[in-house]
Amino acid sequence: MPKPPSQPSPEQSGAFKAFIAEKGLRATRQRMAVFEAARSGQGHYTAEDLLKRARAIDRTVSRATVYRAIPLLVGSNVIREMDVGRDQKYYLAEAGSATFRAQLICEDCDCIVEVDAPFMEWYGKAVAAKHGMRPIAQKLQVTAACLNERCPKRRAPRP
Amino acid sequence: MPKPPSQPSPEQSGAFKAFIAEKGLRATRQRMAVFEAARSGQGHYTAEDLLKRARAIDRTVSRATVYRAIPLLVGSNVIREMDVGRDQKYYLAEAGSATFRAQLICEDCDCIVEVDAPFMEWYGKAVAAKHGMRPIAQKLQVTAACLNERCPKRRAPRP
DNA sequence: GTAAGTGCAAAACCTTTGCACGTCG
DNA sequence: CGACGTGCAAAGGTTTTGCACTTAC
Repeated sequence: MPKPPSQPSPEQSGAFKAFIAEKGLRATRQRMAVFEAARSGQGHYTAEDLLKRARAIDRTVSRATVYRAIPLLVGSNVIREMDVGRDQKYYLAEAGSATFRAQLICEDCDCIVEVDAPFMEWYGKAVAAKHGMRPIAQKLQVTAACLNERCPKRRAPRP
Repeated sequence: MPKPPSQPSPEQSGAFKAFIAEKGLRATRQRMAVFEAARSGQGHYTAEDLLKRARAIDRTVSRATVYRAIPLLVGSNVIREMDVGRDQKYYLAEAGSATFRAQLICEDCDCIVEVDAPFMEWYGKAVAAKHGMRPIAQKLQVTAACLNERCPKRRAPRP
């Protein structure tokens, strides 16, 4: 059992509160509901998923509030934002994990697998430096097709 | 002078015609105008840019036709589609160039630099294989900030 | 002649934003 | 009290689509 079911984790919650307080912002009920939904989310989820889960904690959370909270959650490293070229963005609870990961994106089902890719740090630095720039972020994505039934979370066979 | 100004290139045009004929499609005036605008485009351009350039060749080209032509141009390797996480997608004339390139994306101006990254082929294969998948495409992007005045195509200083 | 292609405008879609009303400190 | 935050609904902006008319072959 690699992961115990999400527990209150007052520690992370405190860190988030500190983050927003430091910016002169407020720890409102709705904001904390979105935070809790975000940090306890499993796998890759969308803004809409996040809204649904936040509403399960606090009915009054609106879509606008979710979208307004996302930059705070990203900025405080509670979640990571993931644009894999689909319509919607995906989000992933940061379990304090490394930042240098690639995504293996299945074209058949909608699963995304995170893969460690530590060399990206070096690569980003090298490429940016060569052009007189400072690296901010790097993204490596491999799109792939399931080979019959072997996709980890296969959901729908190709039409 | 690394590149002569775009010439008719009946060769590539022929290849494109063959591609669409093979699919039972037709080489209409508008479609060929979009093709010509696409293959002769410099650098990274948007669908809107493409529309503008195609209209310069044939006034009657509509936005819908451009969007409907793009998948054909991508499918026939005339252009490459580039999603760098901004609102719009970018396109790049494929000068028969290698497929394995990374993008260095400047956050200050809107320039994108293509960088060879041949190892992506190997990496994609290895990662996909490890998960029992077949690689289809790989994408590596480095977001970076200009270090004062040194961005290759710097356009607007940070506000 | 007929199936494919086109322009137009409306639709779709996620995300952002303006505004008047809450509410946290 | 006075910002900051919220919900609602409308706006935003790119890309897609339905429809009736054209056109390539």
